[in-house]
Amino acid sequence: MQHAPNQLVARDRCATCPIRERAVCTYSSEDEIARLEQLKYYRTFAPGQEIAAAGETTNFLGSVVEGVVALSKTMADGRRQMVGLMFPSDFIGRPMREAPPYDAVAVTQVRLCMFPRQRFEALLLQTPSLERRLLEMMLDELDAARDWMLLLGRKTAREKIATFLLIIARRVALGGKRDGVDGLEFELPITREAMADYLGLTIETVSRQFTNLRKDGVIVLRDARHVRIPDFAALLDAAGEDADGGVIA
Amino acid sequence: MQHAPNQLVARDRCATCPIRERAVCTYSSEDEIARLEQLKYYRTFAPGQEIAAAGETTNFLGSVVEGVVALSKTMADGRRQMVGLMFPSDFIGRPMREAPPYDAVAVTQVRLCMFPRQRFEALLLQTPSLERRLLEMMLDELDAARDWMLLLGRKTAREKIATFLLIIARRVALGGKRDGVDGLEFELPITREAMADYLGLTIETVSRQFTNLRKDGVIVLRDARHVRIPDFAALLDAAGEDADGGVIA
DNA sequence: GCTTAACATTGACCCGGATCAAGACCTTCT
DNA sequence: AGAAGGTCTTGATCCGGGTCAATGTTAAGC
Repeated sequence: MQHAPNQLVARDRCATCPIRERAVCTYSSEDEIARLEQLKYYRTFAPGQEIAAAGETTNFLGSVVEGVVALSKTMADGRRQMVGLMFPSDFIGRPMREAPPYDAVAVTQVRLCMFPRQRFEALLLQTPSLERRLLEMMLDELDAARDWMLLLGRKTAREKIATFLLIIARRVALGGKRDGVDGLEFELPITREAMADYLGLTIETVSRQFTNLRKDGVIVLRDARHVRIPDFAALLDAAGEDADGGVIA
Repeated sequence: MQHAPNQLVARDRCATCPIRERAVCTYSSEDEIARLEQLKYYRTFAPGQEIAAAGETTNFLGSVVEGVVALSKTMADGRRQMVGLMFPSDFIGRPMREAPPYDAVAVTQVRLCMFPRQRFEALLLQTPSLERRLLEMMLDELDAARDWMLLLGRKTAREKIATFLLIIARRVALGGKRDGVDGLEFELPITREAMADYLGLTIETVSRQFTNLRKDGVIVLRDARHVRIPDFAALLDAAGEDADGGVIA
């Protein structure tokens, strides 16, 4: 880190915040932002570091500014299922409840814009613009969770991998790092193990399906973490999506 | 039906509404209720009847008053996954979006308290108490969806069935129909096929696991639709839950 | 350079749940 | 009563993905 934790630098001001237009504060007015600015603080987490633990009182809520956070549930015998993958602007934490029902772990280097839980919840009650945006975001997450239920319950391993790649591809495209005309290339933010946890598979099956998709020409692997999509339609097809998905193409 | 659709009867008044204390209107004041009362209308649906279709503009939102509604997604080739099972007081519809991303179908005879979508959304913007309750309900649904992701991704067929029975048992217990000390008995609100869609299984596997649980004494079947739980702890165990779940026991 | 450890791939084999097929049970209709 | 159709159960077989095990790859540390 290049500066003391509480020292303000340019990127710490909400006005220049990279997620100002998409995070929970999107609809907040100038003076609402001012109030949030008093409350907020930043913290960074190293890859693998725990951000919050299931069932344990958590005294903050906040937004992902940089990096990727995994939410997951673990059964008594160790079986684990990831239930959310949070990217910049996503909101972390369970308002109106002391403890989250899942673990939150930093997958990459993560930077969080955090608020003390109780004070944020109090502010929420007085600030309809915050509440509205939060409702909107939770509705989107609920939709995403339901898409994921379809994937977990009904898709084949191959379709699961393809769908995952689609989601990452779209995230990347939104992030503006769009490549040349002839294909989208991006880095996978998570390990094979994390993918397996996310997709309800084992590491081995994940690996095998990567190999299959590569052999079939749906993806090109520069190395294990760098994927290129030469033909987006082929990926859509492999994912078992009705070819609605012009989101990028 | 015993009365004309728009004729007010006792059960149509919000004050005596069976879900007044749990639905989206829970936090609404007397005059907010009055406004809702002007907007609302009731409709009943027969088992199997479609309430809303994925991707099609839907001009209402509302609460389940009686009966059970299934939300599900279907892939192009017919594979189907249920993504929600809605009971009385649950909220149906996707605020802030024209069309829902899933189908909604009446599973039993259903009675809905409905609001015209646009007028409800307008009211929502002016009524923090509605918005707060809706946020709370969506957060709960998100938690439930994530529990379901764990089930779909990691549980065995036997655990899936046991978990489903647990959920129904808890719903029933909340509904107050608690039985004698030596066991809880209830009626399954949905067919084997709907269970299969919910649990990411086939009908045959559902049927076989019912048989297994019966042979193991975890459940007693009066007939295919009536289940008795002689030993709640055994069911908890079969569901693979950490024995937290004192919710009933 | 070598060692170590995390991450990833590949192969051999197995098993849980899907598929295919038959039949039982229960309403409702004629 | 008999027929018809929906629902559920059971059996035989198959296969996708899990499990177990070995090997390859990469980067960090000494």
